[in-house]
Amino acid sequence: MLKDLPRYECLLEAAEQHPELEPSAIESYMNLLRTADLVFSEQRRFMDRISLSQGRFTVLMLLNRCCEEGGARTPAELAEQAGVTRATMTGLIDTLEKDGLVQREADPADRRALNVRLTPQGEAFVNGFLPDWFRQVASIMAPLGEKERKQLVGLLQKLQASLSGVEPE
Amino acid sequence: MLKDLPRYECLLEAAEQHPELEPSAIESYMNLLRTADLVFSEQRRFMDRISLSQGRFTVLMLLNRCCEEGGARTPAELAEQAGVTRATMTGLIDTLEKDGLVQREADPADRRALNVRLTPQGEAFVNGFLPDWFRQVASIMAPLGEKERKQLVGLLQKLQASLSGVEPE
DNA sequence: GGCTGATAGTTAGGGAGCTAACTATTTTAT
DNA sequence: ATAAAATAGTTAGCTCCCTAACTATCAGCC
Repeated sequence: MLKDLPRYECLLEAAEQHPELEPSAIESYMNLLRTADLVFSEQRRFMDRISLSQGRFTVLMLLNRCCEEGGARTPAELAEQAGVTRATMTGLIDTLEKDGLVQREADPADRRALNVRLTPQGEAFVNGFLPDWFRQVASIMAPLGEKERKQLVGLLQKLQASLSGVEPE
Repeated sequence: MLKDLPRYECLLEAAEQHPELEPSAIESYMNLLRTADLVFSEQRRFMDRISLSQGRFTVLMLLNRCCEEGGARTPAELAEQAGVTRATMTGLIDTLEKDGLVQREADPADRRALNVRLTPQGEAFVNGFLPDWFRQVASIMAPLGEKERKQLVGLLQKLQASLSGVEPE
């Protein structure tokens, strides 16, 4: 989004002409997007380093999901949980399979369906980068103490709650 | 990113195997990205309604920048401030110009340079959607009171500060 | 049993942004 | 004064993700 945010004084000034403009709303909105963008850039730098796109990274994380059971999933479930379309998931699995990190298996019960699972190489690969990723996340969040993190999560969840109950427009 | 976040219990469990994993860091990290993603989806829905992409929207906002002076900018400045490459800016200006919203003008002092400015139609267009956009932002941020917004901005800026001072790695 | 409609996955084509390479100017240094 | 380096903008080709249309299979109903 906007890389350099408007100064607050400008917002105040603009608010005089626009009664709909709430300076504090714009300010927090912009800061939220800006921060997320910075965080996301770091995330992308991390993924570049291990030659993964956002989508591939997410698929590997989902397939590795610690507390989940077997570790096999259908493309449709993966797409749903990764927040991409099934068409996109096809492509993601294609390249991950080509790289030998995951494999497709026919579902014996439903001949339309597939199961995707990490190969041993895929598992090794994920376990190879996970500690680094955890460290990166910890380092990004390092400026905030435990209490501040809880505070942040609380504020964000308020926003999420109102956003996921999609407004009828 | 991950559309459904891991539950906190899972993080705690995983942290047992991975000493680098700070559950509260992952939790706040995920919530930040997730919230931004939701906000961004709303933003995109808004822009879809007025047939603008993120980039085009940003360019128009920059050219309209309330408290700035003349309202003419070079593509390079726009690219810098919009956070895209100059190559991307070329394309954005192309389509905006094709739609009659902006125009390129030769710079008399430097024959390499151009100035981009809103056409009267462009200005009218921006002023047409601005109030709606202000209302949308206000509605998204409505769950937070003034004090909470300040709190949020404060927390986000702490993160920004440490993120923009790019870590030498 | 055999349509009708839903569902799983894929393919084809498009939009947005990126990098790298290119042209035309301007600036700097010799 | 001129050769070298820097800068403004553009073009070409890539990746990622999307939507829409398609194939194959399954489920429900007559």
